[in-house]
Amino acid sequence: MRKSSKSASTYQALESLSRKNGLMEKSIEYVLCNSLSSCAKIMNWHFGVQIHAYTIRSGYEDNLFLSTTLVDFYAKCFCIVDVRKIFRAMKVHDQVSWTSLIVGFSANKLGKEAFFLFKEMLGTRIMPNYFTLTSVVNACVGENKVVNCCPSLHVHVVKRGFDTSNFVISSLVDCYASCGRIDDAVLLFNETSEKDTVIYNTMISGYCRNLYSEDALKLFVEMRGKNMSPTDHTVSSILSACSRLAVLVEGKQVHSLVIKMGFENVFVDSTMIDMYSKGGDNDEARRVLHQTSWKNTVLLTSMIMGYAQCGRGVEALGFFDYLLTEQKLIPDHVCFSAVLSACSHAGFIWKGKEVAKPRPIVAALKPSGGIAKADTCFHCAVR
DNA sequence: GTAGGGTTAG
Repeated sequence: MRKSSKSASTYQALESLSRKNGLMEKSIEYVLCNSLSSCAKIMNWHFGVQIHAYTIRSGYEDNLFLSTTLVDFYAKCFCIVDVRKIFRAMKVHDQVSWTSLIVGFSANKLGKEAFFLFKEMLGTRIMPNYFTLTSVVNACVGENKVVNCCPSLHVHVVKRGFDTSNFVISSLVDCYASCGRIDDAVLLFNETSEKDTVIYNTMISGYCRNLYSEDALKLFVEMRGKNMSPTDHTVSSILSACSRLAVLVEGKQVHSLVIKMGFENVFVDSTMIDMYSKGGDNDEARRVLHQTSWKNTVLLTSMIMGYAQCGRGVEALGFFDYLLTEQKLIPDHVCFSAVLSACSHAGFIWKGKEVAKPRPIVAALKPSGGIAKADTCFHCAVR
């Protein structure tokens, strides 16, 4: 545990608060639990570890509520080693602590491990509830290397009677679709009687993910026919489908809907720019980019791709320069691919060679949203 | 009065 003056003062403040107010033992537990939970939400590791230290010193180490909150806290701060340590040191577990552990591993992108922890849980006397099942199914989204994880979890969902919970079902639809089992996802979606907006969104995104763009559009029409209001999730997926199909007319209709509904979201703007770029309307894509307050690598890569595909290499490279020098973003592999494609289409061989030349990363550059790893990323300045 | 769960971008 690292020490800092700020953390030490937190610890002293806790002791002083406890003494001054003469807090009852039960009240201290509540205070510690709530404080830890707040630290987890804002990912304040420094305050959280001091509360942890105070918990140990005050003899609350074996408190189930506090230990569970600690599991959640360390998971949200991406300290997975501590998550494991806290959980294994607990003398008693319950459904909530097991679920928190599974959620923690899932949030740390350890879906496969979360699945095996669920299997371990089944070997205990504590049975999963629908929170647990939603969490483990959600952890397995995209984990197609875990053989038959979706059907295996589906069996548990049905066996325990949670197949009426939309939370569980939407996760399962997403899990099937993300593992490439689109037919199973559709089957489950069709079997669900009370479909809400999230389940529709999940199925639409599942179709998009598996490149069934027309089916995504059809489902969107069905959703609208049922007077269900689309959300920012819906329009992001639909714009992505329009982009893949290069259907500008339909895309513009969705754009009107976005304005009418007042969506202000980076995903919506990103898919909108991509839709106009792939549809060949670079000027409209530029207008959307100009209006949006988000300027990240994904948005700018779409602009670069759009100009690249119609052979406007100068504009494409101009956006790459803007990304590097003005926005100080880190280009990732998709961005480099777009820039090289622009160089290729425009015949800028020497510039392409310059872009491909690796140079050490500049410390001041902002990360591109966790896509590129800093130690493997290179940048070059195209002037 | 304290802990855990679903859908979106290049």
